[in-house]
Amino acid sequence: MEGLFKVLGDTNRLRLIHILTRGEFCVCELEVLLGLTQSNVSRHLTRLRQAGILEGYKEGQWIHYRLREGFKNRHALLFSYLLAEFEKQGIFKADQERHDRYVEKHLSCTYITQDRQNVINLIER
Amino acid sequence: MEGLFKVLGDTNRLRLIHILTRGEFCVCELEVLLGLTQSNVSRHLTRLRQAGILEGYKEGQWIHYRLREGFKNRHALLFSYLLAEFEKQGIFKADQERHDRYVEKHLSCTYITQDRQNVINLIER
DNA sequence: CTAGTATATGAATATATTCAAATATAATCA
DNA sequence: TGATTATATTTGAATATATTCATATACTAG
Repeated sequence: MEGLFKVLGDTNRLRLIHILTRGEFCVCELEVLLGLTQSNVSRHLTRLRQAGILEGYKEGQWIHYRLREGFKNRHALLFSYLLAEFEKQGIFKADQERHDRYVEKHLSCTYITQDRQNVINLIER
Repeated sequence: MEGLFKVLGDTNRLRLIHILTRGEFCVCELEVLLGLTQSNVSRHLTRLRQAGILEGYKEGQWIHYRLREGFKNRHALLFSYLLAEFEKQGIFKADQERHDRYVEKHLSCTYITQDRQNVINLIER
């Protein structure tokens, strides 16, 4: 319990969870969507995975991360609380909008590889 | 949100919240019930108060702490989650039993003042 | 007023957490 | 195979956190 709350006690990890409520993503997408360095995203993902919140599966050279159903079920009340707070709190709005533009413009890992800076420009308002 | 989870990410603070779901207590009672030092309890209470989880009111030389209704209402889902976890997780059981004996034997702040060691013996199994 | 009690706080210490930069590993492509 | 890409891990410096001891403050009882 202490451990779980410690993991949740970091804004970047909450932002990752929030984005992952919208689908599954590979690390390079999360870097771009949240504007964090690769090593930072990777380390937070590792902590979230160790806490049983996320899981990842490999597809070629990419690793896709998603929320674990087991976590949502085991901690259903907590998860509902998180969803409600994500809506209420402005901190998560900007990420949501960046993700909306990412989807709208049909961007993908491949685009990020080809021209990361352009993807970043496209998803910023 | 990060801040709230940070506050919840400590076993002793969770133990304090748990005990305070059973009523209101002054600092010296919390020391004895949880087996923590006075200064340690005081510091955790301060953090919990600053986070809006607890409130205290003075009665003579004692300060009584209790959970804030405002917190329970604003974070109802989270609070329900906490209550359910307190039941599930053995960590809180021992505190609960100590508190049961404390009530059963009609102990109080006054007894703690008069003979703290005896109260500690009486509530240990 | 004085002695004693309840609680809070300052200072010191031990431990944990953060981030970024560098490096390592594994997969793909040419 | 060698070069490139995606992700993970290590390292080290900076910061944060929990705990304790000693002391300060505020209250009470006598």
